[in-house]
Amino acid sequence: METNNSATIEDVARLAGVSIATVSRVVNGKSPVVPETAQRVLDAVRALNYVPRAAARILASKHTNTLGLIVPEISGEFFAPMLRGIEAAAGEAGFDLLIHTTSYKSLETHRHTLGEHNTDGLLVFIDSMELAELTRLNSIGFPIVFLHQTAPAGLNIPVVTVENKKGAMLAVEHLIEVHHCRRIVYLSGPEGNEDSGWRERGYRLALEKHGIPFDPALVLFGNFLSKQAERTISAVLQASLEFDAIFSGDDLAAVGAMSALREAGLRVPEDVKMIGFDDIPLARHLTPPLTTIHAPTEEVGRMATNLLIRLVRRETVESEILLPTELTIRQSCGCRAL
Amino acid sequence: METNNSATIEDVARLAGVSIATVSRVVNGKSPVVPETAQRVLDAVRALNYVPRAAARILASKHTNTLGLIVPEISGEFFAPMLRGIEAAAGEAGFDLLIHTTSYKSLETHRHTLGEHNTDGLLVFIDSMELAELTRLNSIGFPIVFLHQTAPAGLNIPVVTVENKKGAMLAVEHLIEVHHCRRIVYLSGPEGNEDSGWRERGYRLALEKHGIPFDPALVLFGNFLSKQAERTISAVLQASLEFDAIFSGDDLAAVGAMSALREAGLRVPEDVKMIGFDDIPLARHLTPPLTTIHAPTEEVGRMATNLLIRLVRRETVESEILLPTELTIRQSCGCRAL
DNA sequence: TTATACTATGTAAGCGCTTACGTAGAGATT
DNA sequence: AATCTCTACGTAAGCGCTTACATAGTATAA
Repeated sequence: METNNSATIEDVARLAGVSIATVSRVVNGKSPVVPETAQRVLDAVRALNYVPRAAARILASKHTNTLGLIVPEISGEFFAPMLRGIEAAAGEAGFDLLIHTTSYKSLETHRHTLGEHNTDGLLVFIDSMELAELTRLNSIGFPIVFLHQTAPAGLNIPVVTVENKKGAMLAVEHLIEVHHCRRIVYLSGPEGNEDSGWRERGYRLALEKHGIPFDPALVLFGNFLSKQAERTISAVLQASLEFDAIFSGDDLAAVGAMSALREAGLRVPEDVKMIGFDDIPLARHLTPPLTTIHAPTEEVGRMATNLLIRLVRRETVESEILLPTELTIRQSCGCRAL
Repeated sequence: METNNSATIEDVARLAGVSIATVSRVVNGKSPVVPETAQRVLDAVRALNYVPRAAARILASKHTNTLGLIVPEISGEFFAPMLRGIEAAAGEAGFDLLIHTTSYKSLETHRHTLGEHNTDGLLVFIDSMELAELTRLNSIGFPIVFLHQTAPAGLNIPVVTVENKKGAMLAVEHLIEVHHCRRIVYLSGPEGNEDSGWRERGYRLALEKHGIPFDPALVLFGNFLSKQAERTISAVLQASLEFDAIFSGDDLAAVGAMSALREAGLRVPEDVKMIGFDDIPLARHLTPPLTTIHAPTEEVGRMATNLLIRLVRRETVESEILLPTELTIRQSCGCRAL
């Protein structure tokens, strides 16, 4: 937008009969200004509908007051709450949010769209940034916080994520202890996904703890996607794989798996018990209502943002924050409704 | 971030042995530069890892290359696809996206966070902006596009939305013609919501067309929310309201309604037929899979963004775009699976 | 050859702020 | 009353770009 028509700091200064420095001071609430003067300035600001040009501010002050968020793709169910948390925390602290998704472009063309030149700090979600760029930013001390993924070796970047392993153990132990399941499928996330890795570790640990041998054939590919999970479960059903329960790496995959089960004439939880992970809003509305590991996703967004802001302010911060997960019992695991 | 360490256009100019103007020209690909010179500049850019400071650019050129998006709240299921469309379209055209939600602040404190001083144009979703500010922006010719809501009288702001009325008619007629329903509940959205208004009009029209008298008692409050819909349906079930079908103003409410029905021991579709609106990704995974009106939400985001960009470029644009909705038959209406 | 028209590049004036520094005047100190 | 402090405010120097304008150099036309 051509902004040459709207009021600048100079117009305000003229109308209020002060210098532009004073206007700046009043607007930013810094250094003392006599109340009467301040009031005159404020009146002028209102009269002229003055809004400081962000660009001029940034250029002069050298900080952007903007946080960047890089995500591979905005996939609704899971990401929306996190985004809500991020947006809220950023907004409350007076920061703007610049969002970039890497889905429709290669990482390469994305190299420099977000960085020290247009943001004060970056929130980076899973695999959405090149290591070289990350290393460069980290080396110049640019504030970065990772979401749901620990930093590559050598980089000093804090992470905010959830207790994946503990959550998974909770789920699998519930299946074993309460429902006496022995052959439990683990529906994994995308190849190399860290959340999924930890959840699988929790799964294995729980089996081990109860003396159930780990069977690799029971680890299936769900890709954190309803569609993929549905396809996978259909396929193994076809191949008559035997199992009495499914622990799904995330709720969406659980949804897909339940569709496949229903399609095959199997009932949840009578024939197959099911537990998910994340606790998306719709989980309780599924049929049967989905027992799942509740993950405080919105809180992850908030925490990460607050952490980043502290980093921007050059405060020291913890290098890892693990938010608690808990078992939310509904009916898909075989428990009765409350 | 203090950016005083990283390279500026001057460093590049010095290294390449040209003036900063030439660097600017090469970087922006404007006005002709001899290939050899250009190459020298490009080499210098690469060597110094030069990235133009956005703020300086904006200040000098007077446009921000940024689009603003104002939404009341980022509610996952429905909004995520739209956001994906917006992000994609903006990204492809080389625009950044600045997002503001109005949920956690009053509209008043939000007055000037997004506007002509930091964006080239604004995407405004339902009721998320004060009329006064809207009027001011419109009067100075600032580009704005509305999503799912027509502009207030007197303002010349284009809208992108979907064929609500037609979609609703499709749904209700299907219920009447194919499944012989006569007492169809309409589960409305939030008070004053335009989408819901049109959907209700479509509902009434369909009834009228088939000679079914309109019964105000059948218009229930769903608020486009699972929880509210669940509560409402529970309540009317308690009060033994009679109905043989529910046309829900959106899928989330349909989900809640189905929970309430199940809770009351009623089966869908045997006892109550159900059709939703929007076709959220989970619709097909519900039990039974939800028959719904498919709305091209992502496409709405894309279209609106492209429209806005054309507005930013001072091209003329259509004042209203209505994207087609269509009936997606699954099983909740009583049709058999395909 | 000389005038004419481009073309590629340089020069410099801002864009609208923030902020280090300077200064006048009021109050405190002697 | 003279000196010293502080405080409130003004002055002015950039921040790193874009772009109108100027200019040197080259190609074209006469």
